Parts: sequence; structure tokens; C-alpha cells
Amino acid sequence: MRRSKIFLPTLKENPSEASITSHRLMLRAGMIRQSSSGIYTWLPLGYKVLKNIENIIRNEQNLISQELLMPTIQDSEIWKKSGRFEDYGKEMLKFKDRHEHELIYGPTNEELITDIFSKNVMSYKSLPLCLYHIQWKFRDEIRPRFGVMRGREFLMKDAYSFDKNKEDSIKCYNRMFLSYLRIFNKMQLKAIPVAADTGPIGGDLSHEFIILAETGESDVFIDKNILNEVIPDIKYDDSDKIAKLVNKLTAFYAAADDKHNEDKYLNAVKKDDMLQTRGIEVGHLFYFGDKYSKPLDANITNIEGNNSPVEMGSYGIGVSRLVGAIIDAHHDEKGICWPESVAPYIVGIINLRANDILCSELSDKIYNYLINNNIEVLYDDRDEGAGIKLAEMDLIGIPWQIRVGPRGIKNGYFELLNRESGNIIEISVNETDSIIKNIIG
RNA sequence: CGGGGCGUAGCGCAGCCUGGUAGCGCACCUGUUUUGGGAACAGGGGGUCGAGUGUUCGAAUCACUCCGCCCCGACCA
Repeated sequence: MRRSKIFLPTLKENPSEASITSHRLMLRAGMIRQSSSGIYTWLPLGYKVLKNIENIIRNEQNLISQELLMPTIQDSEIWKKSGRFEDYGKEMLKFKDRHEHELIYGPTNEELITDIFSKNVMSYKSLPLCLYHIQWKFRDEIRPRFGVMRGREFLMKDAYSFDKNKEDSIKCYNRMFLSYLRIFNKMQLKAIPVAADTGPIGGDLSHEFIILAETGESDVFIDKNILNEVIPDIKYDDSDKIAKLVNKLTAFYAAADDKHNEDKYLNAVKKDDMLQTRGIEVGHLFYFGDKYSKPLDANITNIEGNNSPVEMGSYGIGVSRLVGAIIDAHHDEKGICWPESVAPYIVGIINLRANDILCSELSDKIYNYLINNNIEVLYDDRDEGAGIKLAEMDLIGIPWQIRVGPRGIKNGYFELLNRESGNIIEISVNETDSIIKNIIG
């Protein structure tokens, strides 16, 4: 994509509406624009990142679950059946259609998926089953804030598991646990599993995955040693090994303020290993048994030939929130430093002097070379001052910058800069091939 | 919902206290010169001053009402 063509309205100054880093940078980098409190338009650059995150989640979840797509608008009936029509309270957006029929904009999908399940699955032989979708939700938050971190409209991946008994359901829970570790790891995030309250979803087993960040919303108390844990290479069908991993990781003290117990903390963790900070919740696992299957009559015939409510769990990831969380973890004073796995473009070419034939020819050549090699590239071909282009490329955080200028060309090279480290490699103008070698390593 | 703050050009702000018909920087358009870290000069365009009502000869400015947005608390992916 050429910079002269892309719709990328960047801001030089900090918008007054944004107080935290990720929000400020998303507005400045032309990723989002607010439409109403807690509701945002995703501009092309931001939308690319959002889709990249979505795809990381999708690719990993597909190994243990099947994707479908449920609607955003739901009938109020099933919510009345489950009892949450009242329980969910004002956070749930309710409205009527032209026939005065009551509808809601889904804040989550347990009722709907349970309804689908109950109408289509009858026997334990069809289990286990795990389904997920990635869909926009609406929760009428009391106070939306921090941009995309606590929007009212937000993109969420939510998975739902159906099993014939608790034992199998826990196995699925554990697979999700591993899947989440891998997903966040691929985004260069250190996510810590923390024992959690189940809130309005309900249930008796639950973990939150929390990213440590100063701008996080909840206080967390952890044993630092958990940060050194490496995710082992385990297959998803190896339930025993996964269970051991889950046990190992959940054995570390890690709690958000609502579950924190100071005495336990002092007992379990050495003073030097204590870390109290703030965190952003990016994922949540729930096992809740028959909480929804019972009221919604989602029964299966078991091996004895009797009907019993199916065992369920649900597993969420805040997809749009992750964009903010990743920025929070990967930025510096100049702007964003995207991890390659989610970056909107892998390489940014800056033609430092667009009206110089040699610079433009070389820039064009590199641009075409990268396109032909299927590398996502943003080419700043504008006839602007060098400073503007350099500062903007830093701001939007493309992981690799190629700088083509008269100074380098005179000496027969152009520059390849790594955004995060700031390291610059000089590459001979005749060796464009070595760009890829340097990037891929 | 309680507490605080803000609303004036696309963005950031001044003007309001003490009423006299709107200004600055950036951005934008034209031209010239520039060009390795947000350039210089010259010229130009853009505003129902959040909305309504009232006070007044006259309201961005004063009063009342409403709306929107941000920040702190309770809720959550």
C-alpha cells in the first residue's frame, strides 16, 4: 500500500479525549475514531491489526473448537428462560422491533448457543463439542473509558463447550487454558492466569488471564516466578500433560484484588518474589456445569439411556481490547512498536526524497520486490519533509523500516531499521534480496 | 448514579471574570525555495462559538434548562 493512497489520518498532537497511552496512540496513529462514548469506528490501519489478532485466535482455537457465527441481536425469550433478562440489569441493551417484540443486543451468548445445542444435539455420542465465534457484543457499561479497553461495543471471541460429564468438561477447560497461553504468547504478551470470580456468568471454576500493565483496571498480586514459566510443547489430546501444566501454573500465587488474601500471599510467596501491580483482563475461562443447560432444557441422553443436562463451560477473549493491551506492552516515547504477528504491515518504506529520481527508483524497486514476495508493506511515497515521514512511521509502529535517501544512495546503500531495537543495517542497493534474509533472520 | 472538569475551524487552545459581532498554533489549498527527524516565505479557504430559552440596544461572554464528552468511584472481555 502506498502512503499517498491509504486512508490514514494521523494526528500530530494528543487528542484531549484520551488519557492513557494505548488510547492516545490509537487515535494518533489513525487506527480508530470515536463515534459515541465507548463506541468506535475502526479505520483501515486499526482494522488490519484487529483482523490479525482475530486470526491468531482463530488459528489456535480451530485446533480444539469449531467456528460458527451467532447474531448480534437476540430474542429476549431465551434470556427470560435463563433468568438473566432481569439479572443482567441495565448493562444489557434492550429494545423492541416494529411488532413490539422485545429484542436485546447480545452482551454474551450462553443462552443462544445452549438453545442451538439443545435443538440439535441429543446424545452423549455427539460429545464432546466445542463451538466458538468472534462477534461484536454490546454492554452498556456504567462508565466506558480508556478507548478500546473498555468500550461498550467490543469484539469478543467466545467459545462454549458441551460435555457428557464434569471430568470431560474440565479437560476442555484445560485445553482452553493451554490454547490461551499460546494465543497470548503469539502476540508477545505475558498473560498470567489468575483465580477469578465468576460474576454474572456464574459457575464454580474460573480463571482470568491478565496482562500486567500500569494502566490496568484491577490490582493484581503475584508470585514473580510465574513470569519465567515457558509454555511447553504439548499436544491438545494429551489431557494428562495439560492437566499437569494447568496445576503447575495455577499453583503460583496470583490473584486480582477481589480474590486476594493477604495472609495467604505472605505465606505462599517469599518477599523478594512478591509483585503487586495492575493488570488488564484479556481472557476469561468459566466452568459452570448445568447453570444454563438446566433452565434451557439442554439435555443429552447418557450411556444409561437417561436424560441429563449437558455440562458446559464458556471461554472469552477480549479481541478489541487486546489491541490496546498489546500497545500498552509494546510502545516507546515515539509511538507503537508492533510485534510482527499483529503488525498492520511488516515493512515500511520511507522514500526520504520523493522528488529525487534515484531515491524513487530504488524505493519503487524495493516496494515491488516486497510485494512480489508477499510481504505486507506500506510505502511512504509522499513528497513531504523527511522528518514528517520518519516520525509518522515511528508512530504507527511498523516493525521494519526501510529508509531510502540520497545520503545512502551516494554510498551505495539503503537502511533497514528495526523499530523496537532501533538497530540499523545497511544494505547494498544491489542486494534487495537480503532484506528478507535480515527480516526473517 | 455520586463527585470533578470540559464543549470556540479537522486537531490543540486563547477569548468569557469586566457583554460591543471571533483569534492563535498546527493541519488544509496555491506558488516559490527547501529536503536524513514533525521546514521557510508569500498568498488563500474554512466557525449556526454544543443546543434551546431568557436578560439586554447588543450575548462566545450573564442566567436557566437540556445534550454531549472526559476524569475519579461501584461493574466487566
